[in-house]
Amino acid sequence: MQNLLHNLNQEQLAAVTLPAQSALILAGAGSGKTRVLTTRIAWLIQTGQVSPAGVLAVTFTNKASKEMMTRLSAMLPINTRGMWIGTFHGLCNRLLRAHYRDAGLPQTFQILDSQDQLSAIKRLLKSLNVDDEKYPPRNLMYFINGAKDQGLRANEVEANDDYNRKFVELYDLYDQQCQREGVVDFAELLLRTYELLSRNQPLREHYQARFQHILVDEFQDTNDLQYKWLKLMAGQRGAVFAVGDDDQSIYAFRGANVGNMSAFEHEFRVENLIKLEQNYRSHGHILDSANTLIANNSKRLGKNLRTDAGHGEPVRIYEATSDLQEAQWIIEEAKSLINEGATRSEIAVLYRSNAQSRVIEHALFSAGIPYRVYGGQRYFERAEVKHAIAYLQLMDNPHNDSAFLRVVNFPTRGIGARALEQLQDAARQYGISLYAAVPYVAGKAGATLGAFLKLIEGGRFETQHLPLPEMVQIVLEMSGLIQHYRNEKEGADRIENLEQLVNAATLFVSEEGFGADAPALLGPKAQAVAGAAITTAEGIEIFDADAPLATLMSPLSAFLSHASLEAGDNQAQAGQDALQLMTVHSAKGLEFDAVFITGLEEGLFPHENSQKENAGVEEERRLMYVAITRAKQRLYMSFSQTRMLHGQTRYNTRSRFFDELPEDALKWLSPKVQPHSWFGNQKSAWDDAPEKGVNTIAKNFSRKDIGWRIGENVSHQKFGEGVIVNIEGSGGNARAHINFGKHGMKLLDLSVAKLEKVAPALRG
DNA sequence: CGACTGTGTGACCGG
DNA sequence: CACACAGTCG
Repeated sequence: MQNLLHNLNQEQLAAVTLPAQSALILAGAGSGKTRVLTTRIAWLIQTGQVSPAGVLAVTFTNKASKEMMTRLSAMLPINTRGMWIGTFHGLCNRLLRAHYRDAGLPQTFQILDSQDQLSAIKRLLKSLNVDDEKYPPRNLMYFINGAKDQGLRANEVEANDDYNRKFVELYDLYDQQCQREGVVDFAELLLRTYELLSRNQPLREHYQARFQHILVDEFQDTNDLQYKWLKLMAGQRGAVFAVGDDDQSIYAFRGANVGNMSAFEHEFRVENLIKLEQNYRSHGHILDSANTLIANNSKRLGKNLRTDAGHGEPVRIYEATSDLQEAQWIIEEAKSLINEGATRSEIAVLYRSNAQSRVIEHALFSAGIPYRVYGGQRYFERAEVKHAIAYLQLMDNPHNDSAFLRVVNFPTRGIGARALEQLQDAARQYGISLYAAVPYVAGKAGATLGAFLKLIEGGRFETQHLPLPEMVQIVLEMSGLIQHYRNEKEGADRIENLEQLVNAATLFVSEEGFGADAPALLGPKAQAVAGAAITTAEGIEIFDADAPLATLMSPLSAFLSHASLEAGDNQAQAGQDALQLMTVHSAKGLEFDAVFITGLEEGLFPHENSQKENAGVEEERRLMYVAITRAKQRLYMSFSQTRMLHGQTRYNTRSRFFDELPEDALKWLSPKVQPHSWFGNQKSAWDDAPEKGVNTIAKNFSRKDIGWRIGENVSHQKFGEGVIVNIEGSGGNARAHINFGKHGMKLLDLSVAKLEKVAPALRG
C-alpha cells in the first residue's frame, strides 16, 4: 500500500484517503485527476473497504474508461473487465441487456447513433406528412434529446404554444416508433435505465446495496438526467466521489449542467471539498495565461492553478493575412520545433471546428510532414461500414426499419420508391415493421421484396452456428456489397474498410471474452452464468448484471452495441510519429509539448452561435481555457484577417480572448509575409471577391470614390476595431457593413460615421 | 418504374 | 463537401 500512495502530493493524498462519504474534488487541468481517481479505487480495495464488485466508476468517454482500467490493472492484481467501469452509456447498455424485460425492450434492442436518429426522425416526419421546412428534423432531434437529457418524457414537457405542442406530439410519436422497431437512441439508454431503477424497487435496492462506492470522472459534464441517475444509484448510503473542474465544462450544448457541482455539494451533504491546484503540466507563462483568461468568467467555484516549473517560453501570437498563410506559418514553426528535436506527435494543432482542418492538412501534405487528424469520420460511421452493419442488424433484429431501408435496395436490386411505398402503406395499416409487412405486398413488388427477405433469412440460417468473424465475412459477400464496390471505380478503399470489419469482429470477440467459437447469434445463458439469482420478498427474481458482456448478450448484439457506442478510432494513419490535428473538444484530457491554437477570431472562436447568450461566451472561454492548458512547454496562438469558410471569404477581427491574456506572458510576432497585409498590395480583396452576390455592388466603385474598401481594418470610437465586410450604395450614400467582433455587425453610413484606418499588423 | 446524373442548399463541438 | 431534389434515360 505504501507504494500506492507514496508519490502523491498532500492534496492528492487527502483526496485518495477520504472516508467513505460523498466528496467533491475540484481538480484543475494537469493536476493528476485520473491518478487520484484510480488510486482511490485501488486504495479502497486494497484496504479491504470494498470489494471490486462494490465499485461503480463512471466516465464520459471510452478512452477515459479504458485508461482507468489500464492504470488500475497496473496497481492491483485483478481482472478489471468484470468491474463496473465504463461510460454512462456503456454501463446503461449493460444494465438494460441484463434487465431487458423489466425495461420493456427486446433482448436484441439496437442503439441508434446520431446519424441513425436523424434519419429515423426524417422518416417519421415523412410518414406523418409533416412539413419538414416548418419542423426541421434537426431541430426536432435537439428538442427530443434536450428533453431526454433533462429526464423528461413527452408528457412531461411543458409546451406553451402550438409550435412546441407539435414538437411534443412528434417526440411522443418518435418514441413509439423506436419502441416498435426495438431501437434506442443515446439519451434513451440513460433515461430508460433511470426509469427502470426508479420503478423497480427490488432492483434499485439491489444495486444501491451493491455499489457502496460510486466514482465519477469529469463531473462538470453531467447533465440533469445523469445527475438524477447518480442520485438514484447512490441511494441513501452510497458514497459518491465526484471529480471535476467547473472551468473545463464545455458540453453545455448537449445538456451538461455545471450547476450540478454546487447541487451535489448540498444534496449529497459533502463535507470534504478538496481542490487540486498543483499543476504538473505547463510552464508558468502558459498557466498564467490560462488563469488570467478564465478569471473573466463570472460563475466559478474558484480555483487557481500553480506550478513549480519556471515561466518558460512566452506565448507566441501570430496574425496571418489569410487562413492559407496561417497554415504556412504553423508549418514553419512546427518544422523549426522538429529541427530543435521536438517529437512530431508531441505537437498539436487545435481548432474550433473540423472545417478548419482542411487548409492545414493541405499545407502539411505539401510540406511532406506526417500528420494525424482526429475527428471527422470514424470507422463505424463510414457509409460502406454502416451498410454492412445494417445487414447484421437486420439479422439480429429484423424490425429495425432504419436498417431495413438503408439496405433494402443497396446494392440495387430493383426495389424502388413505388415498391417501398406499398410496403410502408402495409406496415402502417397493420402497425408492424417493414420486414414483417413484406408478405402483405402483392404483385411484382411483393416478389422482389420477398427475395430480399429470403436473402436476410437465408443468411441468418447459414450463419447461426458460426462465430462472429465468419458470419461477418459471409454477410459481406451474400449482401453483394463486396461485389458492388468491386465494380465501382474508387471502391478499393471501401472494400478494404469492409474487410476490416472481419478483423474488428475478431478483435472484439477476443477482447470481450466471448471465446473464439461462440456462435454469433446464440443468446447468452445469462441466468446460468451471471452469478446467483436474487429472489426478493415479493418473489421477483433478479439476475445481477455482473460480469462482462459475454454473459449478457450474443456476440452479434454485443458487437452491434460496440459499433454504435464506440464508433471506432477516428481515421488516421496510426502508429507513425505524426503531428496531431484535432478540435479543442477532442483535445480535452490530452497534453502536448507544443500546442497551436488556431483561428482565434471573433465568430469562430468564440463561435458566432454562442455569442447571443452571455453564458455561451463563457463556455467558449472555458473551451479556450481547455485549449491553453493542453500545452506543456510551448504555446502558439494565431488568427487570420481572412478565412474561406463554406465557400466564401470571411473578414474577421481577432478574438476578444487576446484582450484577456496577461501582456507580459505574450510575445506578438509580426507577419513574415506581406507585413502590411493585402490592402497595400496589388493583389487585394478585389481580386478574391466573389463574382456574384452583394459584393458586385461594391465592385462598381473605385477606392477613390468613397475612400474605403472591403476587408479594410477600421476603428470606431464606440465599437472599437472592426473589418469592413461589405459596402453598399455609392458616393455620399455609401454605407458599410462592419464586423466589430464582440460588438457585432453594424451598418454605418460612411459619410457620417467617424472611422479611422487601422494598420492590421500593428498591435501592442 | 427504377437507375443514374446534375444542381442547389446547409454546414460547430460528441457518446 | 455532404445531403436532398428534379430531370433524363433505359
